[in-house]
Amino acid sequence: MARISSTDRRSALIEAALRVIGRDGIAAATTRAIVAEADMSLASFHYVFRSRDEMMHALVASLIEAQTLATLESIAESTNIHHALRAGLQAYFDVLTGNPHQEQALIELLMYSMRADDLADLPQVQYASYHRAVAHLLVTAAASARVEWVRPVPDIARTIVSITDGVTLAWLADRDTVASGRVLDFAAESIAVLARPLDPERELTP
Amino acid sequence: MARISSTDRRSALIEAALRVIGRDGIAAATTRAIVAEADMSLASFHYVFRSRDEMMHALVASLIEAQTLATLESIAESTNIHHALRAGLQAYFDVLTGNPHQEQALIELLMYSMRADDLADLPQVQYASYHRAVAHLLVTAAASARVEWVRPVPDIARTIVSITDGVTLAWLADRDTVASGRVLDFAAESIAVLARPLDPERELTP
DNA sequence: GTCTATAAAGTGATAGAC
DNA sequence: GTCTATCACTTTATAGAC
Repeated sequence: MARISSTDRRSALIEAALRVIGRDGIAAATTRAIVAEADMSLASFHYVFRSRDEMMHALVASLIEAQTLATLESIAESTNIHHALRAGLQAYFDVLTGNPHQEQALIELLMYSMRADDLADLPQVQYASYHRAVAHLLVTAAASARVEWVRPVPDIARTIVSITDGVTLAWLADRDTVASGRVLDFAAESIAVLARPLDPERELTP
Repeated sequence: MARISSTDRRSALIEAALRVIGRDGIAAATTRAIVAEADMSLASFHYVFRSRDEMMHALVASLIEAQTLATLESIAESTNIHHALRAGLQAYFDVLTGNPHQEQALIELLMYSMRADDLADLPQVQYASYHRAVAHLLVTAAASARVEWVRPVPDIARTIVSITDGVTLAWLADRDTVASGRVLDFAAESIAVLARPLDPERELTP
């Protein structure tokens, strides 16, 4: 086998592990399954990772860093805050329905992190990152639509993250896309109510 | 050891398994860990369960049956629909914060069921049960408060389940009780807007 | 650096004594 | 029925040849 740099091997193994977890679940992500997915020998695994736990730690850490929530970016484009919210939620939902295994893997890894002693603080970091990213999108969207939020932005951001998480769990369970869409409809409407126009006269000319 | 009936052993092992999963996670719920928790021998396990998978199946099935969502019962008592909703959500949240391990175990078992071939239909059954239970509570609460819902009750029920699930995941991650409470505040307010008084004059005398 | 081979521990499941 | 002892297998991790 060709010589591969240690860092390349690390990322190749992490990506392989994520694929295995997405396909077969975290319980099936044994070192053997991961090296088979990455087409490496078992010894190569332990050449770059001291243990399976160390690899899982690196996997969770890399996911947090990669989480840019780019799927919600479309929220910032519209001049109508309700439409912007609905479009942003739909963009996330499309990613979920298009790649359910990945979202399932993220939830399994989240639950795994909560159990692992040396990863116990990562869920908190992860959610702080989610909340911050959504809060930033809310501020951007409000500026585009020329509105202001009548509730603290962090509270609205947490609400949005909670709704997307809840919709995700329910959809993964019953795959009812239509019903999930109606929940997102209601969420967008309810949150749009929290936006007050900056130019009062605009309110009268919809 | 005294002779224990087969059915007693079954329930004792299922309860022990739930405790182990709550305490140490589903990955730690080996047959040995479970029989140790139940203070039985390994052979006793296989005397009442053909396999570990069969026990997990029985565990998930018993949880679905036991899920009466009794925690939300307080929703039905108030004559003010907003207060009733907020109290019901708080009742669920109190159960979560008082026993986080159990909710964590339920989510892990949900994700486990999604992966297991012969359990793949259980998540759908489980969520149908959740939605039906909450829908029933919504009807009861509306009758008590003398209001009617201006949206289909199943849609509102699914929204409530999604919100509680999302709040659960976020709270398990960062344990921010105050912020989670504000999400529940907003949820109760938003859903209360969907209730229209049956006696119009009552609206004018709050 | 990368491999094969194997060690050491843990797993689900079973046989057979009582 | 219940137990101890053990099988057959899988897992993580490592040793040592190349």
